[in-house]
Amino acid sequence: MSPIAQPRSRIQQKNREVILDAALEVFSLHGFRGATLDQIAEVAGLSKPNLLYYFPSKEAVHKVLLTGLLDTWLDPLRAMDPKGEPLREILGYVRRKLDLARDYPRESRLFAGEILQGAPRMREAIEGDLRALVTDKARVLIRWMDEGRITRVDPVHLIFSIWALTQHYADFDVQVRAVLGPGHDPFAEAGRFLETLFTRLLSLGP
Amino acid sequence: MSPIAQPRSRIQQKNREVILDAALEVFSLHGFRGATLDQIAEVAGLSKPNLLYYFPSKEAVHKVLLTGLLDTWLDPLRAMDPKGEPLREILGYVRRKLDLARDYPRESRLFAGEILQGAPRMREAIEGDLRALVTDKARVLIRWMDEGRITRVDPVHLIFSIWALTQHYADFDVQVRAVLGPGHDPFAEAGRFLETLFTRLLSLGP
DNA sequence: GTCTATACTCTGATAGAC
DNA sequence: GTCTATCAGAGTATAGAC
Repeated sequence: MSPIAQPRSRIQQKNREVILDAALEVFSLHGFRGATLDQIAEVAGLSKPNLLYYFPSKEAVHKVLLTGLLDTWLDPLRAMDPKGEPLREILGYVRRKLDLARDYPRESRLFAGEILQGAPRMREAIEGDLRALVTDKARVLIRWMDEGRITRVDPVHLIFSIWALTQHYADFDVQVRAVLGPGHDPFAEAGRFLETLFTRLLSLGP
Repeated sequence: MSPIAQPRSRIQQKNREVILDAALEVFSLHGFRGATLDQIAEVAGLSKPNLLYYFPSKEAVHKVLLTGLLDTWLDPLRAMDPKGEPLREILGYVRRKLDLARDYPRESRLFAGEILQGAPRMREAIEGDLRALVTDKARVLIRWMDEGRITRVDPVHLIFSIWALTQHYADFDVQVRAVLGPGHDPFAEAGRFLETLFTRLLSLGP
């Protein structure tokens, strides 16, 4: 309700970060209801009451994580330049999204778990910011198609396919590695595969 | 430990089914730890002790669900015929997998949640049956590529891409619908989009 | 087979000493 | 700022009446 008091000491800042990192670890593995403050406190190396000194409730910790997340998650799509060369821009987006999945798998799983459970704590953000950005970029894609610079496909489902294919490697990491077996670099292989896939999908035919 | 006593009365059989259906509902929404016996019992229309008369523990209910699941889940891939026409067989697989996601979204989400959490209760099944089937079908795909009947791409990642793209529409249903807005039929649109995608990916170029 | 009652543990959160 | 102690409620599971 009240504006957040920002002046925090170094130790406060540091502890908040430690807690959020621990919470990300635990929430991403067990979901909101499955996660416990005991676990989070243990991973953070703090006592449970001390954790609750920094955040008023379990819900509050979760909310801070989610709030910061969506923005980062949409950055790669935002960076798709309407003035650039279409195929190059789309492949660039795929590459950035895949890198994000590789470098921030816990964030990806936190997000996935939230959506999987019906997005009870993200509904507005999804129906607001997310939808607006997709609608905007879909318009760019349609223009490129109208100009005959890429194949005509459903632009929103094209974006869905990029999300699905990149996040799969973070969210289903266990399955991917179990099936591939040892001696593989899933993300490197995915990068090559996805470049081929989207190039063939979008390059104009003969 | 002991072989399961199979002779069950009609009412027992019926109640087991009611419980498993309720459990699927609740587990798929909240994950194993987030689900409670209270919720499951309520959805099933039974008392909690009565539920525990049919299953010895929460863990046991979850296990029965998962055990039955993987087999059903792999059926569409099993049905891909090595003797058929390659592109037709692959598109048929995509279609069957998408239909499964549309008709059994709860099962899809249960599976997704389990993998997301590191597959603590499915590890062996994934490293065993699942891996074996994928390896087998990958060999079929490679043969088709060797024979010059479809484009050469990484066969295992091709299978991954089918999983990712079809399950996305079940697992992220909330997000898909929020972005598309009203007046859309996500699965129908996905069917057309995916047919285009895999046809363009796999058809031999000029 | 089904219910009420209850044992016992875990979990989120608070009080108050230091 | 951090800790010990503790509470109230929810959670899994069992006992035992009917």
